[in-house]
Amino acid sequence: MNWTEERVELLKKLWADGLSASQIAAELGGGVTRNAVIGKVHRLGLSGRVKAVASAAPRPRKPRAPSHPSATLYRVQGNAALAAVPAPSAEVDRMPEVAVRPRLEAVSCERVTIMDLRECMCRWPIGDPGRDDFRFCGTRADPATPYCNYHSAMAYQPTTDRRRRNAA
DNA sequence: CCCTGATTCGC
DNA sequence: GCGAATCAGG
Repeated sequence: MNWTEERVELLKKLWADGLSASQIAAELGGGVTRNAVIGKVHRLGLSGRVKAVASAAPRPRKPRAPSHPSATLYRVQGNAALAAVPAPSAEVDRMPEVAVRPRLEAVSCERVTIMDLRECMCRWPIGDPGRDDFRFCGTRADPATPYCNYHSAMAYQPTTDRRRRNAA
């Protein structure tokens, strides 16, 4: 499909009406993609419909045309180790705001790795298993139970109670 | 992950 | 001129 008069006119109209590029592409049909629409819009010089661009911050030119696909595979996003702030487990995070819920850090000050975990220590997981900052609570626990008092209270919270709290 | 427009550049 | 690929955001 090529850009005939009518199609361009329709494009202009729809663009002026505020339709998105993908919507216009669907309207035009003929296998036109939203990229094609956007490209045409730019070439027609009618971009910047709603808000001014003003984003400034010129994107660094991408090292396009990767001769080798795998060349794009490695790109360092950041140093994970530097950002290794022990995050509370999603489980704990989802816990309702119990009135007695102390700051997790205060309770789980031990924070032991699985290597240092002993029989008498709380096995409450802290963080994301698979991350190297994954720890267990490690606070003293009754040898008969896997958790310390605090985490036992969490683990064995009555379902009715939990449901009621979560509903709120 | 869905979407948006913006940009680059091989064709 | 065209538009896929890719970008930066929402």
